[in-house]
Amino acid sequence: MPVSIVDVAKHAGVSIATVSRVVNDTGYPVTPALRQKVLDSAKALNFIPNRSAQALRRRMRNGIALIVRNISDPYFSEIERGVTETAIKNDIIATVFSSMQDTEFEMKYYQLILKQQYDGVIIGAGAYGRKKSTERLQAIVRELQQQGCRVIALAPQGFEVPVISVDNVLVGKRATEFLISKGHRDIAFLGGYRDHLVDGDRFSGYQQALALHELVYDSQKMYLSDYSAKGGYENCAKLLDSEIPVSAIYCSNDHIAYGAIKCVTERGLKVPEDISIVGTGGFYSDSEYIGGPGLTSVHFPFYRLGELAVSKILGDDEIPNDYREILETKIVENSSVRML
Amino acid sequence: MPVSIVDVAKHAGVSIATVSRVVNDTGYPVTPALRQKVLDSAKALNFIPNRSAQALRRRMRNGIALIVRNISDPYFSEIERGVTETAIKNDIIATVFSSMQDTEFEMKYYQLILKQQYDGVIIGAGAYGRKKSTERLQAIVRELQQQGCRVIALAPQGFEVPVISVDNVLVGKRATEFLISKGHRDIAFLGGYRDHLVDGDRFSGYQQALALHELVYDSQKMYLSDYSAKGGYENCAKLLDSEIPVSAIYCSNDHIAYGAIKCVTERGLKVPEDISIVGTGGFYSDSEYIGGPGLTSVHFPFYRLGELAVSKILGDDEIPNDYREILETKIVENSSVRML
DNA sequence: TTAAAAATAGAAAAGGTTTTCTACGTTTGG
DNA sequence: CCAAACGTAGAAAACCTTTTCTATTTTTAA
Repeated sequence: MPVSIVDVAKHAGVSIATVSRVVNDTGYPVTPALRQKVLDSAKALNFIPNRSAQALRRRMRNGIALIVRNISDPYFSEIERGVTETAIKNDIIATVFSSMQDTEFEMKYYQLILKQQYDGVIIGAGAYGRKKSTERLQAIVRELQQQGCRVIALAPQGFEVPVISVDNVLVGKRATEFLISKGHRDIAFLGGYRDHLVDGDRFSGYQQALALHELVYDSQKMYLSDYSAKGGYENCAKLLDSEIPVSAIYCSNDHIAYGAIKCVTERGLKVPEDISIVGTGGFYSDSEYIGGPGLTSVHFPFYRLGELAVSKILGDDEIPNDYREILETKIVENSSVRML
Repeated sequence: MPVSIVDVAKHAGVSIATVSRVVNDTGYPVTPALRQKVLDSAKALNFIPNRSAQALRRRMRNGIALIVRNISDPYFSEIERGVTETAIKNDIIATVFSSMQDTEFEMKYYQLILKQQYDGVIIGAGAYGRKKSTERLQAIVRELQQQGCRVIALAPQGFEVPVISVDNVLVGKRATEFLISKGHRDIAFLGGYRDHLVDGDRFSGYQQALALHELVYDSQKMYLSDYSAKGGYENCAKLLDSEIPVSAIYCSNDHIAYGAIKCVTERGLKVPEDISIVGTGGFYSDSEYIGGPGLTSVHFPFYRLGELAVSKILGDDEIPNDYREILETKIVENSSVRML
């Protein structure tokens, strides 16, 4: 049913080689007259070159795959924007896979991706990243690489793979030091998954900052959950219930921070008057227009991460497995922190 | 470089036809012994069938494309989840295109999509939907359909195209009637784009509800913006500044509602004690854990919309252009509305 | 004006599958 | 024991392009 290049060739009374040359304007030039005839025929027949045949002959691969933990999480959707928009600019298509934290789903994705023969695969921060899944992921990554597919992780994965990321230790450290600089000494930490590498890094940074300023780390001021506002809310409740004195909370993720704000507020306390809160990520661009005080947070260059990953994949140079590119983050002050 | 079916055939000492039959287990069966030999060879050589060649021979198309206005908007990310997950379940790949409200970008997408030869294209609510872009979109849709590509819109588009959606008039009507049933008589409307069809529908529903209960519609209680929390915030400010008495606000989108809550709260008023607010959409599953009161909102079956669209595209029956499937919405009560 | 060089277009191969068709060998029924 | 039916595997065609190679025509230079 679909019209092929031979239909066009017949219609225009030329060879298929000529048609190909005209529609791609490639190879040596075609006489203007013929050229026009071909163009007319193509238009008349509404010819669209068959993608698969093109891909086969040109030895093309299938673009870029991005794997994230949860497509609905603004944390990842900014990355996704960076990836898809940059891909499109290069006339390449990016496909997004969202694992929904479901390992079975994720494995199914990887099997599919292996079969799809992508130019590159971008492992969004946290797609895996938990220690126990590391070996499985590593095996898959090696297979992809063997296949000629470029892999880039947006967070350290616990094995050698090219990484474009931020320095999460520094993130935790700076956020905590920011609070310290505002006079806070009793600073709690509300984090995410226990075995999540990046979260561990932020926590290390938090501890380093405390140590650097001769504050003692108190494990009772540390609670972990699942990066959700609900988790932040509940852990903050536990923290406040414990009645351990706290004047500030560093949250390793903005969702957690929002949950904490809600919890604090509900108890009749105010942010930042009674408790200061710093988040991590800086998504919710509308932050200051959403209930509660605008959140002070360590902003990540999500879009840029995605953009860079694509450029790297599409670039000419090989990407060694020890490739590291670390982007800057910055604390954007809003109204959830006060000077003590 | 990549290992092909002929390599496997040679390695196993059989014909390529046999290899193909084994790896796909299709056609008549192959002797167990041979079969095993082929399987072993394929494994040993790490054979992965070339996607493009398969696609060419099998006359496959390239899966499903979903076009949304903004990938980072939770409104669309739930749809995206429904689409991509359902697609994967059917061993098909869905690709998401986010126009970022940029018409030029959007046109580039459509050109690309036209070339990609998808099985189906899903037009996410509002990808276009503005009146003035309608004809351009219509032309593209017709071209896609001619190409054998199935098109489904998740919102009315102003021309004949299969639609799976909700009844937006009913949405606006029910939300307003809900407020009326709580004793409110002075109800404002904060909406989105002026020329956005679905928003117009919700507004009609709002007006219908007023009329039905013999309340007069006052155009000074109606403000439009761009579906953002910021827009909601600013319009709510205008509304309150106007000092027109209002006890409740219906917002045609949850972002707007959050902005409105923020604005009300900042002025020392309380939601719902002083002003009740109803939103539309029901995204932000974490709503009740984010600052401000949990939002009462008309929940849309976003996931289901995406899921259904994919099923329909992958189904056997033809989809006539007057196909309509309208899903139910429901008001989920939270704590942003009080009984007057 | 003719030989050589350059420009242009067609023929055909190649890319890697799937699948039909054909051939061969084995079984079954008379 | 032979013919027919069946089961299995290989050969080859088909899917649609792109691109190399070849042939032809046109231009250039002598």
